[in-house]
Amino acid sequence: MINITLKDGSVRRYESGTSLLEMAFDISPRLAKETLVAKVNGRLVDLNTKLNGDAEVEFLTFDSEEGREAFRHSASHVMAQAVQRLFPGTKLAIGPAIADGFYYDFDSPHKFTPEEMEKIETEMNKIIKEDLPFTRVELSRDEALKNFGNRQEQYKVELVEDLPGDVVISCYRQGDFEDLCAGPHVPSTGRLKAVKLLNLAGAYWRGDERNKMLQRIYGTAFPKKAHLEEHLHRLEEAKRRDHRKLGVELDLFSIQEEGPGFPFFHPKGMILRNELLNFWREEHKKRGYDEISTPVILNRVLWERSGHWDHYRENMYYTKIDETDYAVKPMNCPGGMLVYKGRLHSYRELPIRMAELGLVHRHELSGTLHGLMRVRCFTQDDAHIYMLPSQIRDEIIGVIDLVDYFYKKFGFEYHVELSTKPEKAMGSDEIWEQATNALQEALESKGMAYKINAGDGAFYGPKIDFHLKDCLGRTWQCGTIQLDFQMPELFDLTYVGEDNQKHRPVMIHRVVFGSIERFIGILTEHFAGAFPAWLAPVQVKVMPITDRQLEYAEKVFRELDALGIRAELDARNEKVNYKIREAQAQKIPYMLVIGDREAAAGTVAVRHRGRGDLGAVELGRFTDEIVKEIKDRENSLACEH
RNA sequence: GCCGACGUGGCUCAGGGGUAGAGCAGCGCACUCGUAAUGCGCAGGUCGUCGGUUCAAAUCCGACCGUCGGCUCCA
Repeated sequence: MINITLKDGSVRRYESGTSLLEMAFDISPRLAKETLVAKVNGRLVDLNTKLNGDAEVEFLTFDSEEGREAFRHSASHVMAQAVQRLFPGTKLAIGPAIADGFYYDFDSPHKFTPEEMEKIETEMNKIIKEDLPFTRVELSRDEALKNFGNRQEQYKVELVEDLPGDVVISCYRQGDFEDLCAGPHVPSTGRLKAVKLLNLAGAYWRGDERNKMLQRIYGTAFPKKAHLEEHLHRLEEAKRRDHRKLGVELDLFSIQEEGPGFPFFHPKGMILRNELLNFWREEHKKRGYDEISTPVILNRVLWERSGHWDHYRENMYYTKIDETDYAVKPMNCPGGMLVYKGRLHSYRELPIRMAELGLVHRHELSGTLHGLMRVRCFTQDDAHIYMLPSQIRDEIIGVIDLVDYFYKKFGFEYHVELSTKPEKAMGSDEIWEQATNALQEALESKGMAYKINAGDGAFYGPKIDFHLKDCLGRTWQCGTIQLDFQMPELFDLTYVGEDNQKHRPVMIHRVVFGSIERFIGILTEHFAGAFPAWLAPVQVKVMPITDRQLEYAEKVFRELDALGIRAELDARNEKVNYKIREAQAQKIPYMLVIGDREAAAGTVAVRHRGRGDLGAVELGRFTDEIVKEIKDRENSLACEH
């Protein structure tokens, strides 16, 4: 007999050789039905694993991350099986579980069409109905190579060849399908219940553009049909929050064929943008930043000196002025350096925090453009901090705190990554290590969780990146802090120290919003267009019910306007219902309905876009409250619209 | 840039070899109305661009441009 300790600490005794699934069934038939994989002494395994000794066991259902992953991963195997049944000769690349589903990359002479996704789905449902057990087979490297070689699965052969020497090589079979896989998997295909294939895309083998482009099919899977429906419904909802759609509906911005990736901001978008910048300027002034502005076009010599000419060439735009080469700035730093160099600096001045709302242009690949999120020109809320080596830690922490303050203000959740030295980099390994350590120490002293993003630093230094989510859960880098020992060297930046000698300052590049454009995109999706009053392009809509109240409504409007409230008067000869509907669609925070009663009493009937009819109040009371709400930059809830 | 799909009035979409259709928005008229669409009328499109096939192309074919979903890249 063996002793099995469960998650709750209870101990059960089973005969040696009992499988996990049998144990789950013994605990409760329902658990046996819902559990997908198990953790034995902390290691993930299949449920048909038989135990021969004492162990700590945790059963994992779809509610756990590991359970979901095994579930979706199993679905990807079923999809691969379906594809190979329907399209013999299709080669398998990789097929992992991802955040909300799974994908599989295929290499096939046949080009899959969207219509065929349904066929594949039907075949998958057949396989699910067949309820084929997933069985694990461990094999030696040679056996694995021979096996996949015989099946002409060259991608699998390549994967096996690259596996480290000490790893156990395993395959999973269901029916006549076999795939190289570490596992674990759910017990059988019948567990999958609800699968849906979502889209079709190209993807390079191993993510390298020099490799062959494969065909990737994305899908998702749930243990219950209702959950799948719910998920698909959520995706539909998310589309309604898409900033590209809301950008048109709310008339914030547009992108024209004449300038792909170069957004146009409309009057309402500019109000939003300027409010963000007002907030930004106030907060930066408080924190000791000065603001500068540097030119968009600068001489080639500058870009050669900064390293951009060598390391960033393919992302830049060029022009000639009087037979001399110039480039459009892709970054603000070189211009900023020139301002610093303009005069001598004493150690007493440091740190110098020099901010710039700089418009940069970058040649991004056409296929990557995406609304305001990825564009070819954008405004960075940049700043360069020049400092003594002894000030590095505090300055980095100061920026981390600033970013945190900004994101919390809008109610954003974010995650942090530390990006290290890329292949194409300037400077010695020692300097990179020193800079990377400084960033790491700052993160650790703040107790922040972060993920290492190896090889993703800027060419001149490592960086801390702050990532925000869009409506579909895709993440976008916004804030970043980059520690740079290169530029001060290249530009021969100095300060005069206590010893009256020249010394090299260290510098930080940092942005908080990242790109104003991208931030507005994220903000739009976060609030689903229902911006808090301080950001809303129109804050109040005044709507007389008939033209009898027009005179009083105009008076109300003038009063709001005089207080600096962004108000509009809807004097059109339309029903209130119609006016309200339109104002709601425009997500205007406050509507003031003005009828005979209000005109007589000097009140306004307040309707809030999220809270509905709030009843009549004295005009003065309403203005006092909204003025305070705007001044304090109060955040309404994102769910309100 | 690469793979795939798509491109019809301001927006959402129908049509699909014989020279364009709806709803919403816009404009005009009537209705004077109490918390998400009043009715009637009018106007608006060389069907992304260029080329080809055809007696005839929005429709079929090709190239290009743009958009969307990914890959790659990045704020």
